[in-house]
Amino acid sequence: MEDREAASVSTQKLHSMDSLKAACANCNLRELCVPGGIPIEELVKLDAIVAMRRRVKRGESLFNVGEKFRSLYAVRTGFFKTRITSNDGRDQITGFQVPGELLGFDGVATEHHGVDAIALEDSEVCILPYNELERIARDFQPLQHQLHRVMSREIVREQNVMLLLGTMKAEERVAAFLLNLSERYRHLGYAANEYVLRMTRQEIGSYLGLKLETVSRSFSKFQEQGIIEARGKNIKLLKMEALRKLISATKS
Amino acid sequence: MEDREAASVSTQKLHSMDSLKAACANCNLRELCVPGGIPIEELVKLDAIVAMRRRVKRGESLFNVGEKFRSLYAVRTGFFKTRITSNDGRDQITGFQVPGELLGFDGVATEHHGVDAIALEDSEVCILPYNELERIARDFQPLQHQLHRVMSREIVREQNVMLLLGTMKAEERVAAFLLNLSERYRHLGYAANEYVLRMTRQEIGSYLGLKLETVSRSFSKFQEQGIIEARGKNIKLLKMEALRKLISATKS
DNA sequence: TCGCGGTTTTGATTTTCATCAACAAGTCAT
DNA sequence: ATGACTTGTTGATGAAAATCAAAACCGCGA
Repeated sequence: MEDREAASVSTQKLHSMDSLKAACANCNLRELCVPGGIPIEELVKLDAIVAMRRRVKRGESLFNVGEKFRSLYAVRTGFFKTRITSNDGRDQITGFQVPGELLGFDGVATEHHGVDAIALEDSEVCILPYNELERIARDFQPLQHQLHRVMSREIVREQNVMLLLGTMKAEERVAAFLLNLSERYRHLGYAANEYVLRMTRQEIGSYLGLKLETVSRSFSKFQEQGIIEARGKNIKLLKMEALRKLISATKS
Repeated sequence: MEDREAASVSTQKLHSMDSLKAACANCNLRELCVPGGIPIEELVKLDAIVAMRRRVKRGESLFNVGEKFRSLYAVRTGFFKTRITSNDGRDQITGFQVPGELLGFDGVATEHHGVDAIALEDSEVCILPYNELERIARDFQPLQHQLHRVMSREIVREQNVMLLLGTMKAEERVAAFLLNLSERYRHLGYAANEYVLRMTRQEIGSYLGLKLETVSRSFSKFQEQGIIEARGKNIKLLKMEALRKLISATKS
């Protein structure tokens, strides 16, 4: 449990195309995982420490609660969920991560991961060893600043989830969820109004603080209203404006 | 709105004992706002940039949504709440801050504050100009690392609030809230089983995703059960173990 | 292709909490 | 100290979502 990183890198390398050399300078996700104007020569330095990639199969975890924190991860391809678990066995999905997004910031505080990160489809991540990241960030302020920005962005994101969980009704939450996914796919260059869900209704419910039946009913209702088309995991947003209106409902 | 900092520092100085020179090296909260082993000579550098303190009266805000982000703030004395507001006027309290805690990380991402920070009693904060903080953190890794740890801690805290909001029933939330405050007061050296609430039932409710009546009813019920004594804002925790048990209820 | 396990939908019922309302208790300013 | 206003308590009722249950659907491996 304490040393999954080293173990998986060495063992998996033998089996699959695991642990490829990364190359930030060429990565087409660069603007997402390391946005801002970082010049090419500094990206080369980043390459030097972003030593490895790692593949994670669907259903497997990238890291688990309690594991020693060593690295951040940038999702290259695939889809992840992060899940927090309490002493007494409650759990809650705290986020879904798409390509270009960073994982693992929860581990910095305690040096141990506070959530599980689980692949919802076969995925690949870049491994960013944290000590080295801090070291080169020290010599190069823009990277340091960027690191802070990304952490801050995560704080802001979570605050917005708190707002959702604390103040929104079931259908509003579901609408917000669909629009949020849409926005993120759009940002990745995919269609904003049509996508395939990678997670189950149960997982959506866990993220939104709802039961799976409630999520399903919301989908059905939106469908009846002609706002979306939902056949299983295939989602089409037919009236995005209607979805937006649902969120900003008559709520003082 | 854009330049509250400069304005308040210069104007308030004339009136009150505002804007005192800070002194991290002597501050008895040092272990809280800058824990870890930062040697005294580096604290002097920190002093050099932690130029000012600022007083905020009860009900006034330290900063507001949309204001330009310039500084982090360390609570020296008093009590704050942070509040996020959505487009359509929903709002939610995202946290309460006691002495030794840092405020303002939400502003790093966008360079503008994403929440309001409002004093719930007359308070005093140290102003930590962010640019300078980044600059000296660069020359001194332990400080940089500490900064990361504090941000990460905030991420973890918010994840736990998400868990609370997503999975707990009303009384469980209230119990968790009381215990959390207790723990934080204890950490400050105050009694863990007896304290005065600084916020209203409405504000507690907002934080917990509940209505004020529900909070009030939970208090009353705990009181009937002899678990707490609540007379207005004065709280005594009579059976902490019972409170803990309430949280880890029979929930698969 | 068939059948199986997991997922999703839909319905009926129950639980929880919000809402509405009235009053009590505190707090503040004068 | 007094009155006005805010905050808190408690009760009655209603709305929203959870729970329980059954059936339909889907994807996958034998």
